[in-house]
Amino acid sequence: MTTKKIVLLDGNSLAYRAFFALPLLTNDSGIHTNAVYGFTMMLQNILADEKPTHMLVAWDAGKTTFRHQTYGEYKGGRQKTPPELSEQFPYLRKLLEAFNIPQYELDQYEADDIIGTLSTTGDADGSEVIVISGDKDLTQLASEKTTVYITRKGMTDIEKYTPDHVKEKYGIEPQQIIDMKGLMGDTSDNIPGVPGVGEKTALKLLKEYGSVENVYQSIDNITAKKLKENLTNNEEQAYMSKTLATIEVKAPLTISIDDLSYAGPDMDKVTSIYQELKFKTLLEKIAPQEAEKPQEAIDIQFLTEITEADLTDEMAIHIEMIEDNYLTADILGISLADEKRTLFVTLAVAQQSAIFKEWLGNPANKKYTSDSKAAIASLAGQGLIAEGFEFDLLLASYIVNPSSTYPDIASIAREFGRADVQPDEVIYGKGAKKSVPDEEKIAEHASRKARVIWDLRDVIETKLKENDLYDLYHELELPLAKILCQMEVTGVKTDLKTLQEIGSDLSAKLIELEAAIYEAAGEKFNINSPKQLGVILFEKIGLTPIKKTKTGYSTAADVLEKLESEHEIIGLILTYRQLGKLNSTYIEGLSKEIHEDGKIHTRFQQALTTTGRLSSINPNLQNIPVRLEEGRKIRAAFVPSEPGWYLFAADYSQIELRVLAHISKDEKMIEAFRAGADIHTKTAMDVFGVDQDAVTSDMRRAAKAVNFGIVYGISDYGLSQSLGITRKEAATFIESYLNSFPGVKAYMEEIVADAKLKGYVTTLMNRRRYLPDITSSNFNLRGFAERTAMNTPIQGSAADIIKKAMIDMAKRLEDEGLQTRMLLQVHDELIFEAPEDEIEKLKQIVPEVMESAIALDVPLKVDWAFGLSWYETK
DNA sequence: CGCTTCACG
DNA sequence: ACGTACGTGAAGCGA
Repeated sequence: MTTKKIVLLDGNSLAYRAFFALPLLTNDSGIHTNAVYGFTMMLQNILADEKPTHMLVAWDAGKTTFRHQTYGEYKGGRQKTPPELSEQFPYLRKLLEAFNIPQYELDQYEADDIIGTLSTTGDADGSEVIVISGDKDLTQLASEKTTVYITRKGMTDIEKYTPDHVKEKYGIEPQQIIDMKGLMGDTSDNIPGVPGVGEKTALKLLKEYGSVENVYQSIDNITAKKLKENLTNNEEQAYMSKTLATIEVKAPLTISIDDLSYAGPDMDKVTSIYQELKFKTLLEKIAPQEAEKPQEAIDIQFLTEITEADLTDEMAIHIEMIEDNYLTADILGISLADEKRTLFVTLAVAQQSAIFKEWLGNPANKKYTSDSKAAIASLAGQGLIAEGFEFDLLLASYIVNPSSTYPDIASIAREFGRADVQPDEVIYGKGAKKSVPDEEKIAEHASRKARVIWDLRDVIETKLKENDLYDLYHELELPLAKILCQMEVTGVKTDLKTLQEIGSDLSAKLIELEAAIYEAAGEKFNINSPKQLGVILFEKIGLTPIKKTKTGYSTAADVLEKLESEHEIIGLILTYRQLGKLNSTYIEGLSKEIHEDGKIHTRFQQALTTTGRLSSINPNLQNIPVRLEEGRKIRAAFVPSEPGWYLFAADYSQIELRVLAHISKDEKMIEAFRAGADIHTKTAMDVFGVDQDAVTSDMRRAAKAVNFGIVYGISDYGLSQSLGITRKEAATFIESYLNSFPGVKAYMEEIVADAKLKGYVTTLMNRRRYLPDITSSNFNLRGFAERTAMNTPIQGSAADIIKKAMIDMAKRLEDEGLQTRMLLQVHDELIFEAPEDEIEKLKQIVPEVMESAIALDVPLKVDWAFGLSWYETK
């Protein structure tokens, strides 16, 4: 038996969604393509996942519909379709024709009504129906046989509304969606609803009375005075709103389900449209080999012996590895390129060549590479010393735009217009299929990389100079790469025994807690599964769910803390989670990362964060516990690598607020830092208008939270969450803060305005971050971009400063001839290991160097400590 | 492989 | 009305 599978798409809604979800892409010919692209991506996924037998894209027809006879203002006040979107509709229609997907529109009806009519018919026939839209109104069509897919951000992300899911999400049946709209209205369609009734009230009323009609029949039972008044005065409007929101399921269609049969696309036509629109990734999906024009052959010299003539004082060099952890990966070969030649040598040939080793170690020979840190570290692992890296493609492209992250050289090259390097995944495969190909293939791949590095250097350096970014790149990031390399290669000695002792202690406690939790719950379950835990807490025990996630009840710590007094199990779970985290991530996780030399070698990602910070991976040594004592003990396992040595830690005090004081030029804040005041206490004095002696610990705590909020780009909601107060109270706090610090207030306003004007913000050292969403009409995106505009200059400048300090520090250690080694950077602190007899010197030079990394309008302050383990440096 | 949770600054 | 604090990485679950 064959059942039909009918997919019905809401064309206009999906095009709008795609348009606003994706950045305004233009192809080479200047045509905007984002809506077509997003629509197509979604379509491809649906075709692949659902394999429909019948399909239709329904469009809205013209301006007026039968709903306008009911209410002239229906969809009134809507902004005109942006021209950048309008111009994309013809392409969408053409594309759908190429896919052989039927399209339909009907005068006086909206796409919803076409879909509603067909889904109802299909449903009655026993067919499986999928409705796809960006508009949640369509969830009213959900039924046993009909599922409604609503796209979420990014288009390919989809939320599936079955009747159960509607019920779970809203607590009502799909048919009641129209009652909900009747009561709350819909601003986007200009449906009025009942004033003063929003989603919450509407749902409450419906849970009690079931429908708009029943609400009015029982109107006398409603006690809330204002609500009753609003309902009574707007009865007609409520009924009308419900009618407007109701999708017509008996539209006079001139097509039937049989007209929708779908047999697959006309690939030739699809390909030609993709080519016209320059959809490269989509083209590759269809025909990987045809996607690109055949690659031009590259002439490679495969050297078995290196002569002086092969090497010059200016060359691109690339170290090819299949694994991304260059600290442990094997080197598959080395490629070199200059203006004329492209060379490839195996590791063995390189290692045996005195000529090559001399060339490599001589800094006068300028080397251009991608990821100099990886190059230096991997070569050092093979006993090859490399000096003189003058260009780093990875860092340069990151500085041009830190928001674009690249998985490999191919994608960087592509960004700058070069398509002649294949992605690593294509050469090596991925997942289980990943393997080393024959040497010829490696040689070609590596050589193409060296070639593109050579060719792009000039292009990218020019771009850096144009944007005033060259200094940041060349004087800060490039020298830092070498220092980070040294830190990674040095590693941190980690005492496995200490970890194991803490681990067995934790394990014992976890077993006890586990038993106590099962006892309290009355059954065994997986405590680590939020899903199972949610069932136990909120269904079996019957606690009140405070927050929901996409997938169910939230069981996050802040939620559980609010329930702690309700049931003994909560406290046990919180402790279990805390200790479980320590055990799995830190004890077990870190133990696995200890190398044969007894050390952990993290890698610092220098071209990743959007703000300019570093990140640490494999393992992450920037998030070792410190806030709670149980976790802090983990730090006892990190020790000096030589007998008689110490760990020495130094951190910037309040660096972000000092940066804020400087860039905002707020006089009060500058004054406070110059006077050496406790900034949170000072903030409390100003915000609450009291003397220092009258500042209570609660006031200081609140002031501290506001200071954090300010740094993050404050919102009343965020502050209310962190302080556990109402939004209104939070808003009052913020207002009195900004009145106390007018310079800060002005800065926040100016930076957002400036970002809107220029499209980006910068840090003290000119690091740039582009914020395309800052002019978005989407409230969320814009709000996020605005907060980012406020935060990035602060977080990013602090990152600039500590990077500069690291460079100065490395130089100082060298100049002073000290043995001290820099080991770690944790955003505002530096960790060193040092022989005992250098500690006195460090006490003096570390704060001196760090504090003078940059001159601000306020002093920088550094605190330090030393001890026999990281735990003791407090 | 996405989601949730939680560790850090 | 909208639904958020900024920046990260790792582990475990469950489709």
